[in-house]
Amino acid sequence: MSAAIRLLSEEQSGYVARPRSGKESAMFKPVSNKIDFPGVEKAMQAFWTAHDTFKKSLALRRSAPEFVFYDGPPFATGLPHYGHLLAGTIKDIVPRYQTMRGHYVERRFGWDCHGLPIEALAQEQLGLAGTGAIREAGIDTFNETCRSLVLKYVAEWRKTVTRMGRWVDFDNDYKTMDPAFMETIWWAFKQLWEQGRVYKSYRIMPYSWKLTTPLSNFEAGSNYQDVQDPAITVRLKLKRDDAEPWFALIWTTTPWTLPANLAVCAGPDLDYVAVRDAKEKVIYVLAAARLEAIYKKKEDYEVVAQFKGSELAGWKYEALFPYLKEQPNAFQILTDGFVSTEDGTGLVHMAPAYGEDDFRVCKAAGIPPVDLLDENAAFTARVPDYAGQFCKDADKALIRRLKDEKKLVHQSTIVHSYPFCERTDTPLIYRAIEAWYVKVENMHDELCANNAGVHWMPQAIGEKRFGNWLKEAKDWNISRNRFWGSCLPVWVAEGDKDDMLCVGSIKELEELSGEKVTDLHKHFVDKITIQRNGKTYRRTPEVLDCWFESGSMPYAQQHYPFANKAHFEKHFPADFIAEGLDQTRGWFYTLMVLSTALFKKPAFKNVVVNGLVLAEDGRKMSKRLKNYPDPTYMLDSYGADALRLYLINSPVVRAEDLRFSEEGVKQCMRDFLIPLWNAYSFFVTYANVDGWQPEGRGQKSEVSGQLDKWILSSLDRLTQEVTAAMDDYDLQQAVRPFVRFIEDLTNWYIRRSRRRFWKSTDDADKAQAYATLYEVLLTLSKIAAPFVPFISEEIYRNLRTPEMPESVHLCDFPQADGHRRDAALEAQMEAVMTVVQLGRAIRAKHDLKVRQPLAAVHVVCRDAAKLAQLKQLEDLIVDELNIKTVIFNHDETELVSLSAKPDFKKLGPRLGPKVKQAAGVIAKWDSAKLNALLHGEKVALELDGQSFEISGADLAIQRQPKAGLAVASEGDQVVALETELTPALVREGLARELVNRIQNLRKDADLEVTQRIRLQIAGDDELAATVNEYRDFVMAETLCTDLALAANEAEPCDLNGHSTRIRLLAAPA
RNA sequence: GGGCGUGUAGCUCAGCUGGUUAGAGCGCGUCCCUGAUAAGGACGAGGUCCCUGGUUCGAUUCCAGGCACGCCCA
Repeated sequence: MSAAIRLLSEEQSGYVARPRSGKESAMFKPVSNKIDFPGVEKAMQAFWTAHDTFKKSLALRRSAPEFVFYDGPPFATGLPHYGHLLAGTIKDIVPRYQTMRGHYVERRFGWDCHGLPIEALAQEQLGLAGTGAIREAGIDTFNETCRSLVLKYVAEWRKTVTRMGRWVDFDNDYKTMDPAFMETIWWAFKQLWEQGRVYKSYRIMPYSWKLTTPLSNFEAGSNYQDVQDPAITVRLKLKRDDAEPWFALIWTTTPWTLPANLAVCAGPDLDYVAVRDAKEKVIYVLAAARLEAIYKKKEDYEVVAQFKGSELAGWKYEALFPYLKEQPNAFQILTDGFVSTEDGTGLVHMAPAYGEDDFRVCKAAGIPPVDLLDENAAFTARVPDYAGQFCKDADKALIRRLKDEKKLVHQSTIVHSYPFCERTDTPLIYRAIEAWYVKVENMHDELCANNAGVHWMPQAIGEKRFGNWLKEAKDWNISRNRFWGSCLPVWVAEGDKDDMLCVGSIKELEELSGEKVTDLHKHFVDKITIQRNGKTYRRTPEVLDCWFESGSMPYAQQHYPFANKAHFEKHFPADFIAEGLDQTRGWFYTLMVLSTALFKKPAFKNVVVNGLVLAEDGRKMSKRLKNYPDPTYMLDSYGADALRLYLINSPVVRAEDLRFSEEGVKQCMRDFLIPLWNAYSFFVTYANVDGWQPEGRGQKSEVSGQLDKWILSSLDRLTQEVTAAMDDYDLQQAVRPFVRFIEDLTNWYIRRSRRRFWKSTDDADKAQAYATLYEVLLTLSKIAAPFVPFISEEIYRNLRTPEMPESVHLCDFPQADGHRRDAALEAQMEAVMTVVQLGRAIRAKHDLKVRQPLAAVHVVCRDAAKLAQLKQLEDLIVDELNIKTVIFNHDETELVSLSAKPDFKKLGPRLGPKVKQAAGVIAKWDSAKLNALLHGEKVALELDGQSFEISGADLAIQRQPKAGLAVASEGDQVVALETELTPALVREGLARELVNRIQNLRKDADLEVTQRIRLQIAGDDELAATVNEYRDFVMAETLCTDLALAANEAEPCDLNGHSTRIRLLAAPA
């Protein structure tokens, strides 16, 4: 067991470079290639806490240009799930990146404290079923319970958010229930009030007559019951001049709403008919699709006319009841798309006070709602015949009366599911409730103009989804008939509903009321009345939609304009926000509406929209179904870096759905974290062995080796790609290039350089390899820091020299100036990689393992320049393919046969429809002809009497390796191997096999890389001869000080068919 | 019902302004390599690019209509 290699022991958390046993010059903390990511992360977290690194990163940029970030406040009513972790990761990566790019990025955490989620929790805790129960228990008790519950999950959130590596200020957070925050809400409201944007209207809401209170839709949904209701068809006399009377047929399951009928609605595109009723001898109008439901037999009616619904518009009818005869615009047929023919008659009875569609359609036609019920849902004196009677109880009497007046056409009952009050089990009534609105419909142009200046990621959300929404934005209902929230700061005069006072600050309320104001919640401010000009003003009872508060956070978190005026103006709008797709109509919208109304500006310049995180089965994550792994488990098993990477490297950062999979997280570790760690561990291990130390800053020696230049060029490309993607807020594109780079680094640069690190006798070359890899890893840790803050910190902390910042997060992001980019070198290296890949493929096909040296490889390419480039890097090919010589040639004719087809992109436009015919001709051309073409000859192609001149550039050349040869090709590169084995080559192969076996034995014995060994080897004559011939080589490769050909008792092993015993003994150092 | 998005290998996803052999990783099979070992490489099998029409010499890509799923709204 290598004693030096233990990563996470307590005594090492101080990061003192400890010399390894006997190696006083060791510079870096020893690193194992075994790694426990969660363990490293916890150590880093402890380091950040101990050294206040987050605060330092802020202090460092204190006077730098600001990058403004707003945090969208979550409800602290449950534990964070993957959606929160995702949003949190995005909200961490961008500010970290911008900080490293030299900006000061303030990050305050925000909490959404008000609203139904909290109220629901409080109701549960207090055992209160509805608003009535809340009132009975006392709003003060209820609200104080809400207040205490808000903070219940704060600690848990803080723990998880911190564990994910997110740096955000929890101490200087903002809460929507802070008095300062709430006072700004009043200011904002009053701004809108003074702009004339606030108005009162009606909204159809579920109403519990037993509790005498409206409920939220949410509450109404919790108690559906199957009930039997009357279902009646009624005829309305149309005002026409025909000899026969015409009637419109309407259908309803709530007869008690008929006295409030003010209109009838038809579907404009539906087909309607007028039929003569055989029994009644009158004309009925109804939807054609409903004929069969109304009439059982064909002979019961006769169609006399047909209409489109749109033709019915404006037809007048006689009011069914006398109570509302004088209503303006009433008693006519309107049209609207909501009408269906699933039930009823296709003509919908409209009582605008009792139905959402009714209200909307009538409003558009200038018909105001008339509510005939009192607060107990009994008829008022406006309906003298039924005054005082509970509306539903009046159904029977109403039906009888309609029957008597010959207005009832059909009567039955229906069983349907109907919402009930969860507290009292009484049926709810949908009715018009007064509500407060903000006028948005006259702001469309401004909203769209402001949105046009916002950079959305992905773009389509801003243009389409959000843009369309803004174009058709409806007035915003901002009042809620609830308790725990910011209050509408409006006081209404008793007895004069139109005399209202809007209060815009605490001071204003104190002056108006003469009372000290300490808290702006309902249970405080409702007790405050205002006496003025002999009138008493009381606060309107509603609270504000909590979206009003989150939308106001840019100024409310600063208590603007009561404080921080200059600060706010400097921090508005935000440079960056991020939230989920579901916020399109939520936070994004309210931010935009309020900032447009108040400041004529958008509230944010850049926004990243993330999609939903679904369970692996494609369904929503469900605690009940347990169809996803617990976040804590994921963090404990794989760590935050892996989880962050997985979430970011997916389309979910572009508003698409992500099916969360544990395998995916593992994959991210394999593709990125493990190879990165291995590269780092490789470097540290050998640097310590060699006692290599980084030189001081600014003493970088000029790099001359091609391989070194190449990896540095690749590193520059990585920097450029990441920077470009991050500046575009495309996080997925920013992460993707890492995988390619890591692949290049580990599978090419390090593999090809390995011997330079541990066997090279050329000290300059070795030093250059160390310097290069050191710089690559150090720079890479900085580029990766925003994305994987833990592992990059661990790597950086070990590699840094004392004069460098103590944390990678205090560093500048690497410059993307590309001064070391060398595109030609990158292409050159790619060509070499292709040659090597082809060579390996040939070896595999001919069953020639790479350890078996071969005499020669032919590298053929007709492009002389490319061939010369390949020749420059001959050493790499020799080494990688284990070949004695490389023969470069530009004549491929002996190795491959050529065939061709048109380069459609070139010939398509020229030949048009004839390109297919040309393809047929070209396919028949042989190698000789194509060869001539490639040498610049031109051929005239006759097609339907037309002649086209074809050159080599117009063709796509395909190469077929000739049969019987060890040849492979890709593009214009052709590679051939000489596969004949000479006895000398076979012996060399055997020697390498022997070395390999010994290395494995070293490894099995857990020897340190520098441990010297002694060897006893026994085998046949051939093996003995090989050992003697390659003695020096074998000893050097395996750090052997004494190699004896001697019988021994080791387990025999097979080396290329030679049974061999190898005994390995540790030698003194 | 409306708006928007998504639909490509068993799975997760790339695929730029249209170009004829549609890619990667995982998984699967065969083989190889290994002092990078929670690895690595090569090769192979696996696709009606959701469907139907249209535009075009040519459509996974553009257009229209439909289907499925998701989000928001009604």
